Amino acid sequence: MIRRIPQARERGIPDATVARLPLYLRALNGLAERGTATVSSEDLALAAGVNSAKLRKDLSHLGSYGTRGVGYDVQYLIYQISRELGLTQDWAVAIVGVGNLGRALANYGGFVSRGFRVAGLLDADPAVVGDHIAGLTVEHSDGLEAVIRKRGVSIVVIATPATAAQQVCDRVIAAGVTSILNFAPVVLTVPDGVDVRKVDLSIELQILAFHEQRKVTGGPMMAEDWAGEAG
Amino acid sequence: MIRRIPQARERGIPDATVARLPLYLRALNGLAERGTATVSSEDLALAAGVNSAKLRKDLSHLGSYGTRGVGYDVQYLIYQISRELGLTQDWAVAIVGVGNLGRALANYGGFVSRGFRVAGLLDADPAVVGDHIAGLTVEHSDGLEAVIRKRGVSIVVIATPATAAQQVCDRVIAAGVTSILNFAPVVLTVPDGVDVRKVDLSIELQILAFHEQRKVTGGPMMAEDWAGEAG
DNA sequence: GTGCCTTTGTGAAGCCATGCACAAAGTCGA
DNA sequence: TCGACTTTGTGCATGGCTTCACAAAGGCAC
Repeated sequence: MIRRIPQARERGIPDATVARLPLYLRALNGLAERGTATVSSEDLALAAGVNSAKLRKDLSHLGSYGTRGVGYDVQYLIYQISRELGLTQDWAVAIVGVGNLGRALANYGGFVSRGFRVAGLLDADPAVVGDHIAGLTVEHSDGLEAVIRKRGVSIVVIATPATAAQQVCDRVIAAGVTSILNFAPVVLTVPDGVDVRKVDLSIELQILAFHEQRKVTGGPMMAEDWAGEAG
Repeated sequence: MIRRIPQARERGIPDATVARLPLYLRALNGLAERGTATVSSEDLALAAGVNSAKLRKDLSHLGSYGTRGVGYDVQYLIYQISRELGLTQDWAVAIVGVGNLGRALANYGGFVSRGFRVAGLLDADPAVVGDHIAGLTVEHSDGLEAVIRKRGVSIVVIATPATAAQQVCDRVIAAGVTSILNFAPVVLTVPDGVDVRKVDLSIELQILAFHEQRKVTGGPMMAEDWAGEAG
């Protein structure tokens, strides 16, 4: 008998909400740094760049952490969101592929401050192996499985060339990893139960180019549009 | 009198579709490299990692470029999507902030191959100014407005620390730029008519952590879930 | 204590996106 | 020329997300 089980959301938090929680967390940290104790949904929504009703509905999925008439306690909300996202624990991350992007990621401060610890840097190129980056020594990717197992790596970042990505992906999955962040410009094929998220730096630029082109050649104020509406 | 004009989509291409066009383009380029002449929606959808019905509906927004019974001509579709995205023209891009990430972006091959030309690298740090990266010389960000105007920069990439991002943003907008790609972990405030897209490297990791935590502490096969369903 | 004021949490409605399923359209072999 | 087969393009139903609008809930002043 097969049951339909809502994947990865036993408490039913919508994916769209999960994707925004980090945004709220960042805004809250900013408020906390400035010593703000409580914040209304209106103000927090402004800081996070979203609609306040959406913010309230998002937070309501986590529980009733606000006080009517007052707002949300900044510190308490930071803790609750962090806990929900799993950031109160320490995540060991391995970065495979130490090119320009891999180096940038290794040095990126946003990881460490959010419970992510870079536990390994690996590359297939002997010329790179041995380099010291962000306090770590680059290791040869032959030892990928050993690094994953010995250091409890649960999330792998793939920053290799496109040609190597699928192979690396297969190996880390075989080694037990089920969460992959892919920067290589390819679609990775993975079995069920493995989460892949991808970031393609050029896609965002292409989307911008689309809108920019529209502005130039056929923006809202162009004569043809009005003609089109009239006809 | 104010009219509600559907922003930036005179031909009504949904944002969700626009966001996937670069994906199709990448898959098509892969097919073209292997010498494939035509491709069915089924095969292309597989290569792009989407549903074939969705692919067909997306492409139908551009026009009727397929042949029933045969499929899509790879080269022709590459051209049509490129044209739609505005990639048949040359876009001058300036990168502000030449830290690790800025360097990685400057060297990223995915830009040049898609009609994006890095026309300027700028940084406020005198220690970085003068460095040679990817065939360019890093200039001081004092000259930001001049670079934008003289070199016809229409898209600016912000890769500065969070504290400097809004100021840079304001300046490039004042200089006439209306398309911004923001890597700084901060919500930029911009006037109407300016497009901002953001990439936050740590957000994706946090989303992965959320799902990873669910797998470990409360995955679909855990006893508590069944108890919960029974109770 | 009481009543006013602020702000949350949420029902309800509308909108957009997804995916099925099929008719229309075109190819290809005979 | 014709018929069978393949594949596109799309109407339609479904589901999820967003947004509005408001009742419920709590604080605060007096």
